[in-house]
Amino acid sequence: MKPLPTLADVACLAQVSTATVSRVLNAPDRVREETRRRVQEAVAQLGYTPNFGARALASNRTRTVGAVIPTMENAIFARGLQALQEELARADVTLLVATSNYDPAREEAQIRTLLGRGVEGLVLIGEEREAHVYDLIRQRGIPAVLVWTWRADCPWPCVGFDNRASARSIAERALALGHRRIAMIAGVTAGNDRARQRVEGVREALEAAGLRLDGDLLVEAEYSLAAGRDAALGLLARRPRPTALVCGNDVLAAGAVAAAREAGLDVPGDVSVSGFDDIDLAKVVYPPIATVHVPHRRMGLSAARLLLALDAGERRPESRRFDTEIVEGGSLGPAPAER
Amino acid sequence: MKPLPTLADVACLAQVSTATVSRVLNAPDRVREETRRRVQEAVAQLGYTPNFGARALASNRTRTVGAVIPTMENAIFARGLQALQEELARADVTLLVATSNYDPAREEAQIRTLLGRGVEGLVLIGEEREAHVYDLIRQRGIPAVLVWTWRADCPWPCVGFDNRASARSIAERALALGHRRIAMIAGVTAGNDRARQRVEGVREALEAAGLRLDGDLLVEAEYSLAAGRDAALGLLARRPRPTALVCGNDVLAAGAVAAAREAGLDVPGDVSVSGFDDIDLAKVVYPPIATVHVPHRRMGLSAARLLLALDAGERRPESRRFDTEIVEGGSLGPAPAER
DNA sequence: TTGTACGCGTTATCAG
DNA sequence: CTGATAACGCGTACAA
Repeated sequence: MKPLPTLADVACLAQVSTATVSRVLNAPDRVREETRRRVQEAVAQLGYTPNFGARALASNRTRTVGAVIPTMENAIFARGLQALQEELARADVTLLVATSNYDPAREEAQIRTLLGRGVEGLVLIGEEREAHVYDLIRQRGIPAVLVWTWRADCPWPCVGFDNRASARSIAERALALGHRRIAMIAGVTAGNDRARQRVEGVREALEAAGLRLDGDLLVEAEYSLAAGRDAALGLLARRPRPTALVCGNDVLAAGAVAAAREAGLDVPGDVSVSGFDDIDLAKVVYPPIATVHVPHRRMGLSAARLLLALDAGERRPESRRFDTEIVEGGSLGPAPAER
Repeated sequence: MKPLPTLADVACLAQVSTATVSRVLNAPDRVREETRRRVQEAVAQLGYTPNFGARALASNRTRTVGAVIPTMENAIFARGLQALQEELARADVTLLVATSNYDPAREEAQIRTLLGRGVEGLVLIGEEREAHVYDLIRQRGIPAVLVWTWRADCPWPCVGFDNRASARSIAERALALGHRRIAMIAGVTAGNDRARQRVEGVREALEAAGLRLDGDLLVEAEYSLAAGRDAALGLLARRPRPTALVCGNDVLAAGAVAAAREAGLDVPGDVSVSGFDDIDLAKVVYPPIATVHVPHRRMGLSAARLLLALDAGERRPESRRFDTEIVEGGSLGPAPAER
């Protein structure tokens, strides 16, 4: 393990001081052209890469932001993350990604790690977390943006949408199609405000129509095809059978469609299914899943811009609320006639 | 932006020297219990988090490894990455993830960035990259593991499988089912050895059966449903029409199934489709896609273990070759009878 | 068991 | 335009 070349090595080879090498790297204009070229040559020859830690220590800046997402295992957060990263990279900022596995304690630990690494901004999913975590961030004085959620009087800047309203609207769509026995397969709501708000939205819509979303017709399932399938099989065995399964996300919906097929039921002839998130999966399943389109990439982009604006000293940049829209799909059709 | 608490602040509050605080953090046993408690209290009270850069600078260790993957936008690498991360976390090692967008230059830049951040190990996808990139890594003296690929005399440790052999075997399956007009939708092969090897594997199988995979029946498509669909529409318009579309990955295959449906063709009655990678998508499409199962999580786990072993000083840990297996699926059926 | 003091690689200040 | 040199926060001999 031979020692890496340092600024001093480069300086030595190029016959200049370390200060000059540093300038060539950080403010090339302030160095005479010939000197600059000599230094750049030395850099290339030695394969020199600046030591990030030392640089951070000396300059007290890292040009790094961190994001903590629940999981990388599904495409849900990937698109937005990619957009976030691209936009940050444009401003020469590095994104550090950490995962929490939907575990609040793990999320906190990851936030601590990121803070220790000197991130100058944080992107977090959703709003629900313990007060002391927010205290920690506030104490560090670094900006944080909450994505995938939006609430009028949220004390932190949000870049997201109203999960409750969006869920309500797709449930209303099912009602408008004549469905009355509507069940819901929700994501796990513990520690997950988005999942809970979606349940609330669906419940609101049903109650406005004089229906109830009671325990029997509401099940939670973890984020996987298999869990969605199992939950759907359970619900489809109820009598009277629900005519529509409103799902908390597209993965659960895809599992539900598979379950219906397994049970010998036609979608949407016998039972309708709806999803949420509009990931690629929704278009591939047959019939295509009716879902709620969420502006993944625009959220990522917007979060990046907001963070960069905050970094540039802007005082109170606005939260950004996006609209969602229902994506029609063959999986959601009229309720079957009573027999 | 108030300054973060430092070791010195903690030491001051706890009435000890900075050395003692450092010891409490790194070797608690070497400190008297009462002192330790006082220090820990001070740490908690100040919300102190060690400065990562300074620590790295002083100790010359980071307990960090980096991975560069083509993209996070699809689930392909996510599962393996998650496993990699989990296993590394178990050893208290942090994983830094960067993306290259399938661009060799960008991959090199990301590798440089990671090296600058002091990663003590590298996980890279595939084997194909310019020699000077390997020189760079070798010069740094840090271990690197190549995943998603395997070759007998690869100079770097690999954790993967033989893409060519696996592709050959699924093509042979199509041949065994009587297909003779077989077309392939490959991933983009430029700079992507996995994609190229899969093409080679299919070509081998066809040639062994006296068939050819010529320009007309081989198209490349970028990694997306839409690209797979478009490519398939083009191939299905050929006369005589291919009876089987062998695809370089499941996303392309899903696009191909959608294209067939659009063209009014039955899968597998009129045309068979096969995929590669066995991501969740393959099971959700109807009919389910016959594909090649790749041990995503086991590769991630294995890469982590290999890296940790190398870090622990093991000299030449073995490459690890995994077997793949064909996953049956309704999308691949007997060739239609000649009319 | 604890403290002192130096060095890690870089940036930034201040002279030249 | 360039060069000395003092921080930056932490780990670690070495000394007490």
